[in-house]
Amino acid sequence: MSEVTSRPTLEAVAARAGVSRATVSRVVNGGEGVREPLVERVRRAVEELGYVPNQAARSLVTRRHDAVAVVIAEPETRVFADPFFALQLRGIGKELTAHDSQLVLLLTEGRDDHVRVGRYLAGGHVDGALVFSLHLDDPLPGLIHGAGVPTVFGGRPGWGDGVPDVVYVDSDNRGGARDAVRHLVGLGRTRIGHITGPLDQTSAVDRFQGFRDVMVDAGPRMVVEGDFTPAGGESAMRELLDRCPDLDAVFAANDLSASGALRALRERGRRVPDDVAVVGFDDMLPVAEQTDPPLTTIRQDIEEMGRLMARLLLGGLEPRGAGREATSAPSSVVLPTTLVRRASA
Amino acid sequence: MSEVTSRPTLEAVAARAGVSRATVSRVVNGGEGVREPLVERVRRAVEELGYVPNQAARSLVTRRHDAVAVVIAEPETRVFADPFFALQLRGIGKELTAHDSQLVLLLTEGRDDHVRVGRYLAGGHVDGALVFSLHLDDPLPGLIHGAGVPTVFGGRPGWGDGVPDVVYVDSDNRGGARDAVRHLVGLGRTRIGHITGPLDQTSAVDRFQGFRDVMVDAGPRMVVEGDFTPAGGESAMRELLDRCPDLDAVFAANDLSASGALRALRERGRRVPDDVAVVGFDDMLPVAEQTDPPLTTIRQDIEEMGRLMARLLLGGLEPRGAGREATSAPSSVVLPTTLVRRASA
DNA sequence: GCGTCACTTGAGAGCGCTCTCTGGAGTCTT
DNA sequence: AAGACTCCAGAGAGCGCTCTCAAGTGACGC
Repeated sequence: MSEVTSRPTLEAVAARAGVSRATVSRVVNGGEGVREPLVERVRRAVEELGYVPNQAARSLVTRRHDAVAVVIAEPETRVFADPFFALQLRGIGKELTAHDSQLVLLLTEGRDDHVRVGRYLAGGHVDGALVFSLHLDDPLPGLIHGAGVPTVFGGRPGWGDGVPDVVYVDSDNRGGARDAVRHLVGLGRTRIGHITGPLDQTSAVDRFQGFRDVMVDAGPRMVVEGDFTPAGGESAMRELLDRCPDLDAVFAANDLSASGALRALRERGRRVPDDVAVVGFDDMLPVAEQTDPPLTTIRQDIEEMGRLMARLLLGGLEPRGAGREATSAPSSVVLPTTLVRRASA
Repeated sequence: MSEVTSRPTLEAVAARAGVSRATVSRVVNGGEGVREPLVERVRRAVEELGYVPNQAARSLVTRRHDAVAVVIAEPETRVFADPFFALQLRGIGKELTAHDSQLVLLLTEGRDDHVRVGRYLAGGHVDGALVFSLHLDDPLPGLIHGAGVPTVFGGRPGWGDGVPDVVYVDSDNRGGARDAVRHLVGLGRTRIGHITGPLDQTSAVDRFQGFRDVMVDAGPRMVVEGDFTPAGGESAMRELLDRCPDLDAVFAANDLSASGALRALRERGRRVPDDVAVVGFDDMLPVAEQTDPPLTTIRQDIEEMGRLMARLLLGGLEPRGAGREATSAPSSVVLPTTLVRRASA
């Protein structure tokens, strides 16, 4: 039974330092209310034994886990083909680390996974959840919201616009889109088309909305639904050119479809930006910088979004830092976007 | 004190089913050795109460956590600009899910994080670790390996070639590079240059090695060190052209640098593939398919790498499925690569 | 018909930790 | 200098679960 070297326990540290378990616990958790010489002795014992608290035992009594679930509900591989989540995870990771919390990643695809994730969250294994779901009809966010776990959403969830306690962090998709289109207008363009994203995603809907805000009387002829992919952008662009050969600008809902649009324009002999100006969205670097010409686009601070999500969640979690103002329920945040001007418009 | 509805415990289920805690526990953990009618009664009670086992309590006694840490040690943002990790995570996630394990993501940058991660792993919060580290001089893998946690590495770690119990999963970088260069040779090219990756990464070293395997007498003139970025590829390409103006092919160590190389070639008026054929590595889709011309490259099955890493780790973990052959220590796996032919070579 | 044995079930200890409660010093007040 | 008070440290009760061990129940063989 004497396995490998088993981990030292609080008991062991206490024995070595010649104090009680309770005292060691106090020191390990901040050392409040323990006199200096003892603190020192305990610290040394911890050091010498290489003591690390057993999180399981701790959670058992505190009911806190210092862990947050990140749920990425994405049936499509597409999303994994862009650095979006990686950046967001990085932001989340940084913030959680700063709060000594762990990041439990739950990747889902398909219905079965919903059940699994629902169980997991409802099982109280984590202190809260950060949920990414891009589709309007995704049942997952609702499920999670119903599970009673503190949650912050990444991107505006399609439902729950009215639901009071839904908290999310999103880019200003609508405002960014307006900026993009206004930029084209400022360039003197008047026949401006729009390649949307899949309209079952709020980001695509919001960007479309922004387009409309500026182009109030653009007819439906000037809008083609794309799917956020280069191929989709390419065929959408062809369609737009067929419908409106004298089109002089295009706002594509993301960089990937913009890159496809560029290809279609080249194929049809249109010069960019001379004949047709193009603006994308995302500022997805490996794409936006590599296209020919490089893409003018709308940048969003993705890492910051992640960081903010974590901050919101953790902030809402701790009534520990009590005495503060009545920690009002956190509310959603919409981050600003900026236009990045390159050669395409 | 009567908080919200507190979670039902084993005790509660036992009471409701009219059996002992032990019996409920047995049923919940598979139901071996419990008579059918009782199993049924317990199942119903679990269902009715919505009982979910408390993982913390369970871990406390079993010393298992059903959780695996994924450590991504990457100081550079570059890596986050490609879908590499996302895909690998996906593979890992799938495999872990199939084993009812959770994925705890640890993102590190800088020395401080090493300490933190080391503590965490040594703290026995997880059953094992999957570690990605691309740099030869990274101390982290050594630390982790020293921490005594079962570990599988993603990519061949730079040290420890001789260390017997280091297990890793890698692509056949060297073989893939050979294929790439042989393809160029097969095309009748003879003056073939190589843009390497940063040579402090094993993948770059191995690819370079593969290049040399085929071009045994290529002089050092034909090799320029790049850094896996488009900009690096671009300047490396210029350098190559300066040194060897009649060069007729280039093998770039990854797609990103290949895309930079294409740009330099275009700028110098070389036609691809007519004047200079180009092969990349990675088959990073948003890049490889978008370049002009689309890139011939070496594909690796990244998701499969992830899946395999998880499988190796979990396989080495469970002596539960005892009675099997003496679960020999898992050994490293090198996955094959394939040449994807597009227009650039 | 009685001992033996396989098979179920329950009782209870204990995983490592936190946290309340209590007692013992020391400090301050008057 | 005595009582009131503050502060610090230890004792001990669990948190919810697993798992060993003992007890109970029949089935079976001789």
